[in-house]
Formats: sequence, C-alpha cells, structure tokens
Amino acid sequence: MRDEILAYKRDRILQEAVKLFYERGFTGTTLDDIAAELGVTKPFIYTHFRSKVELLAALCQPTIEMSLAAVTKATESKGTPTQRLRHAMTDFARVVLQRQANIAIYFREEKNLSPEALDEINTLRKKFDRVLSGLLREGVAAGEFAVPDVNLAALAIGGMISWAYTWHRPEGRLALEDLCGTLAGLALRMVGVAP
Amino acid sequence: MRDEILAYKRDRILQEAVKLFYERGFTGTTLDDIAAELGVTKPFIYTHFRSKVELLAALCQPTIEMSLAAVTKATESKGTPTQRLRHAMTDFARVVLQRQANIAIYFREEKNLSPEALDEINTLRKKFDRVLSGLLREGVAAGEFAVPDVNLAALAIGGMISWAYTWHRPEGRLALEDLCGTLAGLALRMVGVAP
DNA sequence: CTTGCGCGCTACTTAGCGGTAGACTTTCAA
DNA sequence: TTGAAAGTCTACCGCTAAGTAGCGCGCAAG
Repeated sequence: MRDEILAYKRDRILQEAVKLFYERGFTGTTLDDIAAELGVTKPFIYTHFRSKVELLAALCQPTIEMSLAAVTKATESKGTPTQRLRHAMTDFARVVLQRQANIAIYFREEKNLSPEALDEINTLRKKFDRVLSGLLREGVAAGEFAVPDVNLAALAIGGMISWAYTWHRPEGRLALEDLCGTLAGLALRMVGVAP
Repeated sequence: MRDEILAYKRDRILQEAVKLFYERGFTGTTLDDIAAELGVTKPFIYTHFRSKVELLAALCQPTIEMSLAAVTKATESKGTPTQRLRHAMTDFARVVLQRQANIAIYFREEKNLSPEALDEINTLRKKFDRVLSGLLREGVAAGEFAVPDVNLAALAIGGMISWAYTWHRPEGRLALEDLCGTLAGLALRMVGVAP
C-alpha cells in the first residue's frame, strides 16, 4: 500500500512533466512549474527523481520500449509476412499516437539525455530497426514484398509512422484505430503489397 | 564590397551556429561557444543578430522556404502527376539531406522560436502540405494515383522523407542522388504507382 | 604625422533556475 | 501522551549564460 502510493506520486509527477515538457519544451519548463502544477514544491520532486535529466529519461525510455515490444511481438507471431507487417505497424502506430507527447519529447530532447540513458535507448532503437528489417527480408524471401533496399525501406516505414507524432490531433477527424490501419496500409504499399 | 563582407560574416556565424546547435542542441550551446569557434567574442555576434533566438530563426526559416520552393516548382512544372510527384519528392529529399542539420535543428528547437518566427514558418508548412495534397488530388483525378485519404497520404509522404534527417549519414554507403531517387520511388508506391 | 571613426574586445550586470540544508508537520506505535 | 520517523516545505546557494556599456586599437583620409 505504501509502495502503491509512492508509485502513484511518481506517476503523477511524470504525467505533469510530460504535459509541460510537451507544451513548453524541456528547458522551457522549470521544476518549479511542474511542482506548482501538482500543488507541491520542488523538493517533493527530488524525493522521487535524482535530477531533472533523470525525469526526462524516465518518461522517454518506457515509451521506446513499448515501441520495440509492439513490433517484436507482432513479428514473432504466426502468419504470413504481410499479415505480421500489418499487425506490427498497426501496433507501432498505436504506441506513437497514444504516447504522442512522450515520443515528441524524446525526439526533441534527445540531446538533453545523459550519455547512459541515450546509450540504452539507442540500443533499443537499433533492435527496432533490426527486427523490422528482418521482417521485410522474410517477406522478400517469401516473394510477398519487393523493395529496392531492405534497410532503407525499414527506415522509411518506421519514419513515416513515427512522424505521426508531429501532426496527429487526438480530437481530430480521424478515429485512432482507423488511423493506425491506414498508416499500416501505406506501409504495406511501400513494400509493394497492393491494397 | 562592404556589404559583401558583412554578409560573409553573418554567414560564417550561421554556419558555426548550425554546426554547434546540431551537435549540442540550442540550449546546450552558448553564444560564447559559437564566438570561440569563430575566433571572436560574443559582442561580435550581437552586431549581426539581435538575440540568440533570432539567430535560431535565421537558420531555420530559409531551409523551410527551400523545401516549399522545391515542391512548388516541381508541382507547377510540366508533365504527368506521376512525373511531377517524382520530381517534387526528389528535390525535396535533396533539400532535407543537404540541409540536414538545419532541418534537425528546426524540428528539435521549434519550441524555442519566437511566436512571430513560428507563425511565419507554420504558414510555409501549411502551404507545403496544401501543394503536396493538391498534386496528389490531381493524380487521383487523372487515375494515376489511388490513395485512401489524400491529406493523410501527403502527411505520410512528407514525413517519410523529412524523417531522413534523423538517419542519413553523409559519409554513408548510399550516394545522395541515389538516395533521393529511392525515397521518391517509395513515395510513388505509397500512392499506388508500381515501380 | 595626426585625427577621427568604426569595429570588436574587456569586463560587467543580472536573473533565472537546478539543486540542497535544515526546519516543521503529521502520522502512527507504544 | 509522547517520541520518533517519514515526508514536505521554507529559504537559501551558486553557477551559468544572455545581454550590455564603454574602452581602445588600427586604418583611412587629410
């Protein structure tokens, strides 16, 4: 119970930090701002995070992990490469759109991460690219996909979907699930699968 | 002649600022850093730019203008929509890759721009999207393209190519022109044109 | 040689903010 | 009721970096 409350407090700090970093940027947000928004004071934050930079890492890393987990799970599931790629990209798009602010903060504030945190995240990203490239290669071998360059195609597909963090509006005209499906469909087209 | 020297000095400041902002981020770079790199001192920079933020705008805006100019010119040229889209995306990709650092800085440091500069740039970006959407709509009308949602496709294509700023390595295995061609090819596939 | 001017430098101000020491309050067990 | 421990706040430090005032050097013109 004590631990649950501790976890809850930590979580609320993260929530508010995500909101403010997203709106004003990392350096444009002070710890006093975050504390004020929570109705507490700065030292409160320091009982849960060692530094502002650690707070940043704590809100980036899990999101990157979720992205990797989404494509890994779908890639390792059963089905044809086409089915698995659609599945992987739908799930990845869902992570990007649901955790839009975290993704945006990560890409914008990468330079503010500690070298250690950056290393860990870069490892995750390399895995992501490898898994996606591997799936594309399988599809090519199976005769389902046709691409000029597998690694480049993986970057292009990953980029097209990641990019959604820049333009997606949660209150916009497109429902989230439709959007994920359409983006996955565009990804399939890039590898030569007709719709 | 005096003006040329003035312009040259201004240009050198911008060059060095781009390099350092790209490597260390906007807030991670001090004006003293930039001055030191140029072998001058901080007040020198202030004779050419009113503030650090103005310096940032001066290195973002022209690059966005170049992107818009590239797609506008190609879109308004002669040829089928397919030809024009290929042309537009090749040229746009070239801007992204050649001015990679400027593009990266803009996307990362958007939150540090003054409201006025941001407004101007946002206007350019809206025009960019409108021009690209328009070209796609033409292609659909001509029966050359098939897309589920023209506006979404424009965002996806623009994103896929913009994203190249995150992974492109100038000294990498792929020659710049090949890369532009391949990216344009992937864009065409997204709108249903077979390679 | 000298006078004046423009350009860049030295040296300073100022303020904002990350981080911390220690006081205070509240809670709970004995 | 009391004492201690956990948790939070008040009040502060110190540094960093943007921005500035005014000096002085060197060059061009007379």
